[in-house]
Amino acid sequence: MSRTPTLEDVAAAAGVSTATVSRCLNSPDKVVPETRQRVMEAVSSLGYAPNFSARALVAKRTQTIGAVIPTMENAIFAEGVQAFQSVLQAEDFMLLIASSGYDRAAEFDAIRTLAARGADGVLLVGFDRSPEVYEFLATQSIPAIVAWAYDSERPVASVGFDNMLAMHALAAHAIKLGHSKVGIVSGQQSGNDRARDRVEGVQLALKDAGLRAAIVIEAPYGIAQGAAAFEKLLKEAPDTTLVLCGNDVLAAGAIRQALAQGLSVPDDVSITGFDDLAIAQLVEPQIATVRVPHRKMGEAAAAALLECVAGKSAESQLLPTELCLRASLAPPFNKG
Amino acid sequence: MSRTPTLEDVAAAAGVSTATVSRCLNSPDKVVPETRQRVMEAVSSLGYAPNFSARALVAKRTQTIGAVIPTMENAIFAEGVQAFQSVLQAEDFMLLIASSGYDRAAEFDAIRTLAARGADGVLLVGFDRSPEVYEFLATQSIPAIVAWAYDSERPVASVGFDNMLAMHALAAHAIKLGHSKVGIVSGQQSGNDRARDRVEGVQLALKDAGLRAAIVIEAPYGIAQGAAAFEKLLKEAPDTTLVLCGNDVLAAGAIRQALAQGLSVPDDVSITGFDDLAIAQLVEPQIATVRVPHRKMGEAAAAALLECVAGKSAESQLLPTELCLRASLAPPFNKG
DNA sequence: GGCTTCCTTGTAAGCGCTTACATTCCACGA
DNA sequence: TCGTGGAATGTAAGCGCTTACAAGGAAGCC
Repeated sequence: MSRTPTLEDVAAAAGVSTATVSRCLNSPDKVVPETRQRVMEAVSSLGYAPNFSARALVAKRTQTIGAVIPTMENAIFAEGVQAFQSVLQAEDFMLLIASSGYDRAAEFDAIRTLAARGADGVLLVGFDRSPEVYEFLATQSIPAIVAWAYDSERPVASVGFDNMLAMHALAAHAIKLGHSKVGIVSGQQSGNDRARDRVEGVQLALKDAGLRAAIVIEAPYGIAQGAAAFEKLLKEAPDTTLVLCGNDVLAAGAIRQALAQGLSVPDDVSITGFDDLAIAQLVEPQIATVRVPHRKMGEAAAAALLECVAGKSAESQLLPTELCLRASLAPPFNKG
Repeated sequence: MSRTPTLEDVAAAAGVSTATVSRCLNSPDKVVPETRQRVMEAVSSLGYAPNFSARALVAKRTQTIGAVIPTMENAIFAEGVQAFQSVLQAEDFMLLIASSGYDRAAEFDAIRTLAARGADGVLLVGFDRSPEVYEFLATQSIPAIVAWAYDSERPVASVGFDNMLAMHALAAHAIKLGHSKVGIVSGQQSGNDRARDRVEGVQLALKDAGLRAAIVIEAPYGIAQGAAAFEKLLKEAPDTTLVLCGNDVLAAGAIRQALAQGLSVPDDVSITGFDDLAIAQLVEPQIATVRVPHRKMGEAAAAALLECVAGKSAESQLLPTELCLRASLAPPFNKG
């Protein structure tokens, strides 16, 4: 008896047919209690566990959800995915993880793989991908949900926030404080609509106020990268009084670089972030930023996706963001 | 033609048998080039993708690896898992993620689930779990590998570092600087051998130096929790000159609390961390800590596990850690 | 008492794939 | 010319499970 027990072994041990065993496991109420008990005893005495592949093959459901994330090194994704996964686990689904590294082709590959593996649904980050991907998903009739972005117009349901509006609000507030020489340190925009939307939010706020567009420097995710981008920005436009960063990590780097250059934050230059990670309150000065409910978003995305998988239709859901005004942002002071 | 194409459809389209199609896909050299081409054309024109469940059912391999992680909210796991996953993805394996929330029963459940799903191997964090778990894995002949800890004596292969030794080194260094009133802010030790080993490393260093054991305060992972633990520690032992924290996040919290209490770091009290996360260099003063190669560890763990899955035996691997001496640690100054 | 009805259980047909084994076909040598 | 070996392909038997359908039996009704 070295091989793992099968349904048939259990059936034999309990003196019933395989159908009855299967019923005990899947819809216990269809089996009379005595029989059920006998079967369950056989199950546990044999240490039987159903073979998932076989079950998936016939049931055409894998109880598996796929997620394609740029990278979990980014804390916002790690947090969101954790929340997403917790909900899934509670509902007896498992999470199959793939990472795209912000690369669209890699993302499509990952999605294909997930589909071939019979994922019952997939979690995607942002909208920015070729239409083929959405067609592919539709063809395979795999429900998908987009998180970390929101757009009620899109055919695919999304759970997230409006990056453009959130950043617009932050920029508008800063402009009201008196800033007019504005720079942006953005995350890489290619294949990343979140980053683009944030930049656009700033530019729009500037336009609204009749100010000239901001210089944009792109930087990969990272503190050192934020610092380098800040340095470059100030070299190009030394009179900048406000640097809006695409996320808190870049902002932390920018602040460090500013201090290293002997600039005072916020007296010489104000610097803001996005996400409200823990570091926003750890660095000195604390980073003015936009709070995003990553955890709540992960949970909501999971709930919505499970709805879709269950055949119901899920609606897009806009989560609120919140301005966190902190010391790194103040009216322009030394310059003018 | 709404249902997804099967092997049989491809076979019909190409005018061959299903066996030939299967061979084209799995061992192309067993099929004559012309036939192969005809088959491949049929494959792509139909958009055929093999059904993974069916393949897994007969092949008894799922090309899937499971990982049970306490939580991805902790950056060290997020980073390590990301590296682990990248290697897997490159080798055409997928990662099935489960989280235990530091709970042993939950972890065992997750492992069972992973096993039922036919994971070809599993990644575990630390050694601290009931022997039954290891027996279970052995019974199911599922190779496992332990990461974030190292012990060459254990039957299960591990890839990681020696938490005890690493912390011992840091503590010994601090003691050499003159500290003798030592406190520890530890992560929760129950079911977490990494935390326990780190505490033990400190106590051992103190004992080696003939000093009395340190007070230990436990705290959940988090900045606020680190702050609270620090406050409690200083209330219990106000003459403490050195607080060794179980990780950088707790240390960041401790530093914040210390400053809030009007204490100077490191003049009044030295504070250290563990992991060398990015925040260690962001807070002021920068945190003296132990650098751990999380990324390298994730990669090495993946490589080792894939070896096991391929039937070879993997050896445990000890990764080096490195002391990062920074401003938060200095000789005791104000107190005696 | 016989018939209907409902409930419990069994029978067996696949799900889509891999692979051992059988078959076919061709080139070659005697 | 025919026999032979080997390469290419086909045939078909499952892998372990779910489920439509069939069968059997007890209970309720006239």
